[in-house]
Amino acid sequence: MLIRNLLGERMKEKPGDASLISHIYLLRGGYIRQVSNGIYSMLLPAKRVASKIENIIREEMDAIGGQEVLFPVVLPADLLKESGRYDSIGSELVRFQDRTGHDMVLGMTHEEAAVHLARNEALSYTKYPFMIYQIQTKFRDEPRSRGGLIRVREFTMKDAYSFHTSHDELKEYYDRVLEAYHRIFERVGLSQVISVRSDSGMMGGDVAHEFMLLTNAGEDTIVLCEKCGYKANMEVAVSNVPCSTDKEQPLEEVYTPDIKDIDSLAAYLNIPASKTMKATVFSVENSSRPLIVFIRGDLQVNEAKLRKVVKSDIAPFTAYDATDLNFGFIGAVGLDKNKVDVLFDSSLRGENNTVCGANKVNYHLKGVSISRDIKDAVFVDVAKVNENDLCIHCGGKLSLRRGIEVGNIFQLGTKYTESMNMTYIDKDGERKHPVMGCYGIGVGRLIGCIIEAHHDDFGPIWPKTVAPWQIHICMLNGNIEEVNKAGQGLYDKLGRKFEVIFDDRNAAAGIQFADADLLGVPVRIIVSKRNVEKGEVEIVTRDKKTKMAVPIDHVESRVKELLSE
RNA sequence: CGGGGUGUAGCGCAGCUGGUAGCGCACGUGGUUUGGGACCAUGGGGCCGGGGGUUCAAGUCCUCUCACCCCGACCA
Repeated sequence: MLIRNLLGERMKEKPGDASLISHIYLLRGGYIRQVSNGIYSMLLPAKRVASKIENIIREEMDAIGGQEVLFPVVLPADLLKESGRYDSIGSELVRFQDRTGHDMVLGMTHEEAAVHLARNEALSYTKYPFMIYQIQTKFRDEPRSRGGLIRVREFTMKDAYSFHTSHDELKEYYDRVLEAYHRIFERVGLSQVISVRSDSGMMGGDVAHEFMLLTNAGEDTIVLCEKCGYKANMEVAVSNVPCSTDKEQPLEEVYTPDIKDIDSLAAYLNIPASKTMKATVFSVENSSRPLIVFIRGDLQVNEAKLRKVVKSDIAPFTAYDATDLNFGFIGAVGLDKNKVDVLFDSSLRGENNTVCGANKVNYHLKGVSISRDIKDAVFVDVAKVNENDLCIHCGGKLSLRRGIEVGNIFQLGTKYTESMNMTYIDKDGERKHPVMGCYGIGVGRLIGCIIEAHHDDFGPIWPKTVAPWQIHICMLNGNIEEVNKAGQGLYDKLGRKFEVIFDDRNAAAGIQFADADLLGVPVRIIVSKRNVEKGEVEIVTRDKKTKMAVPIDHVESRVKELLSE
């Protein structure tokens, strides 16, 4: 490839609407151009990186017995109605009608298509287990896309679906996929990706892992225990909060004028926030009664966990006029259970001598003991984990880190095979529902993540396995005949064995080098007057760790060495 | 969906209390240069996001709208 013909102008200045480093370099390097919010065109360099990533994924999927298939982008709504997701998924699912008025959707994930295909092809246990996968465009109308390729609406994803005749077999295969995923991330240069337990969200199912790249550019919060290795997404993370050892005290109503939040309450009574009880009020979908969650004053409610507990959607309560609750003074003692639902976070279990609202404006209750004063308390774990909380497995201190999700795997069970009535005839002649797993990796997001993990002040430093080209030839002084001959000669020769991009423009060295840095190709060969005069060229690596003068005749073998290191 | 911000040349920006739209980079041409974004000369490029209004006159003021970015809600 000649740079002079390469479409995608490299830019000196940072584009105004990019803030993530990967986004900036993808734009400045001429990799991508935005078409709409969360929708991008890819130019050749990005397309080449994407293809390399896809090929690595393909090899690893094939190595664990995957069969590559291709599902359609457009699916009939009927298919999603079978599984129930046509109604359960929100507005991120693009719905439309075709010419004849049939409801259609754009595929955002392909469980239904996979079951639709497999249920007519895998009628006997003898076909099992099997895994089918595709590398395909997905569309999700994200409420908030951002960060270049990190979070988009249209993207390429590898999604895989495995089918099994038992849960044990699924678990075994799930572990194989987990290992294959770690190999994939290692091969694309992201060996630091970790797998964490995660919420199965809209996918349903029990066990799920996310693969996270830890980086400040991340949008998820990960809880880690340095001591025992416990790691989980914030959405499901648990921690130990030690209960206080206070003795029981008599109940006492105290006057707390205009004290409506925990901080001022703690300050007013001169007690730590952990010795108070916070009332957090939610409205629950399909329920007319407010849900009050009591939690220790220094903790926060994790809405994702709460959502799981109540098994429906929840939102902070805002219909203040529709209730006679005394906001700011809501307490656990004496609430009318016919008007509200009440839950207690497990942080309050066994708590003595704490303070909560008195359900009366300007009054709180002191000396509350949960076991004594509150009958039939229902305890659930809905607290957000905080930095330095204690690990529930080993007692070590937990830390919080930001991460980007680059892949995920789920043990789905029979959610889809039952709802979509997929069966096979087992050995014993019985008709049974297969057990299913599904496994995803975002290709475009990986491109962004690789840059987040591998760059310097000048541009991306692509790992050799995914670099858009292997060799970048900069020809300075190309107007001099001998130099031009040497440059062209190398390009022709190396081009037979390697992927080479050649800068034969009559551009200043600074321009050529800056462009080369932005393209991030691992091995750079500089052909110039002062080298060629000595019968040499200079070879440098993009990471700037290697720099050497090499006789022109030896270039090929040196390059080969560098690329195989 | 809430909060904040920005829309002027391909990119980055300036344009004040209204008076014929500018700068840098990039691009074309000619020349001088040539190891980290060179220099001289010259040229092309604009529905000032869009509609409506105020005014003799609107990039500028008012109003509605659209798009994009960031934060939050949400989210394989």
